[in-house]
Amino acid sequence: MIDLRMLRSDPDRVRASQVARGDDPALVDALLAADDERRAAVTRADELRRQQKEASQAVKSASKEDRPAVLERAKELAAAVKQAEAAQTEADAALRTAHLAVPNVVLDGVPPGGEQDYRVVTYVGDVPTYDFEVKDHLDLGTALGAIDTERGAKVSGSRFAFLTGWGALMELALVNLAIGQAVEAGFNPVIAPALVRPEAMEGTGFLGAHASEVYKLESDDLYLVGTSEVPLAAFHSGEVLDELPYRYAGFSSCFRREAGSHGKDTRGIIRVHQFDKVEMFSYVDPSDAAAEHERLLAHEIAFLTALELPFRVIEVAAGDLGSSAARKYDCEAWLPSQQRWLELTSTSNCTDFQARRLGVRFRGEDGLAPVATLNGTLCAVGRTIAVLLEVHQRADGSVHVPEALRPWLAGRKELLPL
RNA sequence: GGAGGCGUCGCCUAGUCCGGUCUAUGGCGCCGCACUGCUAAUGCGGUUUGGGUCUCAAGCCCAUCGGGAGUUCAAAUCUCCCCGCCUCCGCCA
Repeated sequence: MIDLRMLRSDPDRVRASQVARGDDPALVDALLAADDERRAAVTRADELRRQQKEASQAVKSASKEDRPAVLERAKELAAAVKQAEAAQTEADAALRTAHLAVPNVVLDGVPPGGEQDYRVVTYVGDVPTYDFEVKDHLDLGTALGAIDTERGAKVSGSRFAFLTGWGALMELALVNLAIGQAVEAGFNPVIAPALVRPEAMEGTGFLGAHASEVYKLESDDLYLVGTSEVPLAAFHSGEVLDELPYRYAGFSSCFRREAGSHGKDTRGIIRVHQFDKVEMFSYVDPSDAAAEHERLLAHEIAFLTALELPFRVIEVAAGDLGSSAARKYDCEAWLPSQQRWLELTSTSNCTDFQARRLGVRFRGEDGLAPVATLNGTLCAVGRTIAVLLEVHQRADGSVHVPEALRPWLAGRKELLPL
């Protein structure tokens, strides 16, 4: 939720943000109007409540003969209050709807436009060339006994896979490496619930545009999270934090319906319904948010570098940002089988937008204020395994193991086909 | 899943049976002031949160006793639903 005081004093800034996103700037004026109407309704109801309270108090001190008249007036006012409160409730709901419709205000310097209008920040490593015909991660993983999508489909359906043997060990290796790096950088490791209440899902903004992506357990009124950003952001909801910043590295399974992606990345484990992920999440003073964002990006870069993967960093354009994000960087690794860049990690600065909705505050100079929240992938396991297999493949079907992973893979320098 | 108990403005707590000076008591902590070589102690005052009004501030007003709905002129207090915690039983990795 955007700051309404800021909106009132500088609506043009919000309109410009909408234009950069390719969103409707009229939503801003609808929000301003809803805000005006709500305040008018509140003022009316407050005044009636005051009068009604006074009348009600007069009842008990009224003399016997005055009493019927006093009571009658109190009753009339009570009815008026009831009506005014109904109007206020309606105005509150209208404001909330209009408020939720306006996404976060993009930060200065974010490229305007849509998915194609990203800006390349940097390249790390060289795009590899192979003097043999490259295999894709599914062929490699099947040969290694690391990935089993056929049985995944048999047991659970399409877009499910088993990680077996070296595949399972690679997951544990990646998670250990990621958590170890995060802990060293000062993040508090967390194993988060993968099932959350509706408030947690709603508070993080995942029931808006992405509602159809989310699994719901109808009989228990719980949702399966698509990322541990959800439990980590809701972790401190409704709290007043001192001693900022708080930094967490959450490990959890992630579940996505992939409802709108029929036919896209159907092969292998690049896009599946269930995968595991290590996610960084920071609560910081809003004035530190930009610096924290660079730090999260640096941690992502360090992790991918340790995996000896070539990748690039892009800054995503305004129109491709989620509703909570004010700026976002993606790290995209080279996928040899498809000769293209594939998103492996992503980090968003949500400024105080998400914290306002979740009620996460700190004691600032002018009293309580929402904190800033930021999230960043450290390792999306399945996809990372896919890229590792492809990039580090050799002509004979063996796969080079990056040094950083060897401690958890029996010291192996390479994985051999069965 | 069954039975019972509990939830008060940072923490503890009075109040709930029997609705109205509850504008929520007291203690601890915290902040300010006074006193005092310093500290401590003591005294006085302040200390929930959100919203409205307002150029700002002050002031004033409204709401807030886990959440919601209801009864009533009036709800911390009565009724219903929900949430959470605790104890016992059942089941269980």
